[in-house]
Amino acid sequence: MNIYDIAEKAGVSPSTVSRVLNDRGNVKESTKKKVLRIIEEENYIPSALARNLSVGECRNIAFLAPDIENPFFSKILHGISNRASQTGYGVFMFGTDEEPEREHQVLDSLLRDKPGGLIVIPVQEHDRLTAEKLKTLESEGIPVVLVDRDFQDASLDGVFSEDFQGARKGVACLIQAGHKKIGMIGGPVTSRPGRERRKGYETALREHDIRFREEYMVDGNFMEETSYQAMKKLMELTDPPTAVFTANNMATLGCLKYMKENDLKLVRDLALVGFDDIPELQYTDIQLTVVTRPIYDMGWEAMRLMEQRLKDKKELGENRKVVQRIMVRTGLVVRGSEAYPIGEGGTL
Amino acid sequence: MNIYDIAEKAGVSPSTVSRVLNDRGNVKESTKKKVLRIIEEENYIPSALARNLSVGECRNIAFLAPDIENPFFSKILHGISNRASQTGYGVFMFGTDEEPEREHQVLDSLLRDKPGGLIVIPVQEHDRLTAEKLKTLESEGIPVVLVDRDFQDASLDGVFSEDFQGARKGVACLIQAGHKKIGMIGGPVTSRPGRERRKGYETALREHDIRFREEYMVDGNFMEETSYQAMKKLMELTDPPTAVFTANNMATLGCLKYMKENDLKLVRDLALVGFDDIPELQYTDIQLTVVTRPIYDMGWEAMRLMEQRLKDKKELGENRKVVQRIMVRTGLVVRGSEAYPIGEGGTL
DNA sequence: GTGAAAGCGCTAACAC
DNA sequence: GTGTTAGCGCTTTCAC
Repeated sequence: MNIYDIAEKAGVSPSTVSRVLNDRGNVKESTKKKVLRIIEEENYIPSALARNLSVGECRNIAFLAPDIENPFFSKILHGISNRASQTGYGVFMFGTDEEPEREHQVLDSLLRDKPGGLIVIPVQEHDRLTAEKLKTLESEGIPVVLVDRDFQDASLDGVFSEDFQGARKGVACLIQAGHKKIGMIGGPVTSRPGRERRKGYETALREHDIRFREEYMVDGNFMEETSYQAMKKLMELTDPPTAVFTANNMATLGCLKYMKENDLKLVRDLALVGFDDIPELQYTDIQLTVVTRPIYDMGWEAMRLMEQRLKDKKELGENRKVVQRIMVRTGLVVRGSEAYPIGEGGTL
Repeated sequence: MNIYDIAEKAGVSPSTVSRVLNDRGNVKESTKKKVLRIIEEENYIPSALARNLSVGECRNIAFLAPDIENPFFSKILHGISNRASQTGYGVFMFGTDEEPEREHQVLDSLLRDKPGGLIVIPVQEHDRLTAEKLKTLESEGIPVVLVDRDFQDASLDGVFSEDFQGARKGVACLIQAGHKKIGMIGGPVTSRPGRERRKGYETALREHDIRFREEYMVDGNFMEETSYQAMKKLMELTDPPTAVFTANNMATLGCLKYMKENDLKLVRDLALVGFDDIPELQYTDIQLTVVTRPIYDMGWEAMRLMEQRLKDKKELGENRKVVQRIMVRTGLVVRGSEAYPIGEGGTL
């Protein structure tokens, strides 16, 4: 069942059917009615595929994330997906499990599939192959929008959070609670969020005349296991910190794992403030003070940016003159885990 | 840059280029080399779109899930996505936020987009419109595979878990710990998992000569807030249970929320066994005994089933003679929360 | 072993 | 207002 069949049964030409379908051009009300009736009767559904090929644009965008199971990314996907379905886009999902090679593979497949656009959270900030492929995509007219993580000097549109301010707030909160020895389980310096959150940490210290101690800053690589190891390193120092600031949800979990295994009680033995909330914890003894941000909205905004670029491209051609970078604000939810340890010997 | 350009530069015909591209038919080694060289030089990438239109099949499958942010679904998506990317499929992601109308909308859009197949976790088991649309998809040659939740009498392929056995094991564990008054926060009876898990609960009771009490079975609808309310109902009974079995991860959270708010301590005041693990809790005071299942693998298997159906369709035509339903096993992880309350007055 | 040509299902100039 | 026609970029039969 195609547009010709419908045209024939309705006694009109395919172009008229097309006009009706797209609600474009002038069609007499009566013929429109008739065509619509036939379409209904025959249960005809036009092929999006053929339309895309013909019109040269496509209403799917691809979303590439490093870790599908991380709730942070699920929330972003949710935001993207909901906005997309409202505006009539489909979302192609790809995960790379944080492996650069898989990122390259996916990018290659996208070069073939030619989606309408790409929203991406790159595995690494510096990656020659990824850079090349992203550039190729853009040059093929496929807009690229970044979320959360930045990508080297490529001047790409993107949605980011105020990582610096967030971390600064989080650490300041610990300082105000009386802490002077504050460790940080950071993210990779090769990522924007990792870097900015470190800077926020350092700045907060400086602003309160607390000396930055090299050994208090360890890299958890945004992963649970690595952060667990980082935490171990931190707590085995001869003069361990009384508080820890974790750079993301996974780092927080790694930290909690270590504490659990070593019988360290929150507040009693160690204070903790994390970046990004972990909602499941709110019903437990781990009442975490956290830096929050509107994650769902980051996805939503990324999709909005994408639509805008798609629209601009259609209306103004390829001559994009501006790069849009959106920042979302961070907040602080204080639940008590920042308190100064009341201590009972042990590590303190 | 299209296949004609390449053909011209290579001094051959488009069909030869096509043959080279698809590694099909006989092409002289030397011309093949030449064509390949030009392709490389020109950085040519064939359009999957055009190919799909021409050949009438497509290597994307759609995945429709009711709640993108629920870790259960993320894990399934992860399994699907990883298998898909290995076998060269793309995954279209759609969420419905548990709203039947959105499910209908998505299904409509799929009818237009004609994906290669559909893997779906339906919102409701009985839904006339969804049933119709799924049937239409199948009749259009688009295979449908279910995951986790079943769909009325439609004889569709699917991957499910041994919900009955899982629940039975979970409840039996509570009974063995000494409980006789066991409540359940169940899922909707209109869903297979909801029904089966209830049956498992009832069976476990019967097998241990414990009378089933109507008031101990409340519906939490697989959602946190509803389960919270259900829990409230349960605990406000004049003779409240000493243990609760929750039908899914959200029900467990609702239950924990109530406990937190009402200062009920796990084990001390109430025992709890849940269906599906909540990994974040393992580093807290909530050491939950849970029924587990290989969720990632459920997604993986669903995709495998899908590929098989796609292959059968291609090789044998539409005459599918069997319906394949895969069951994954459930396990029990005992962590202590099933223990008989040592009590100190209060609710007990 | 290779090429010519029709066709997948739709859209968009252009003509009437 | 409506129809004719030539694509979109690929595959595939059928000749040669």
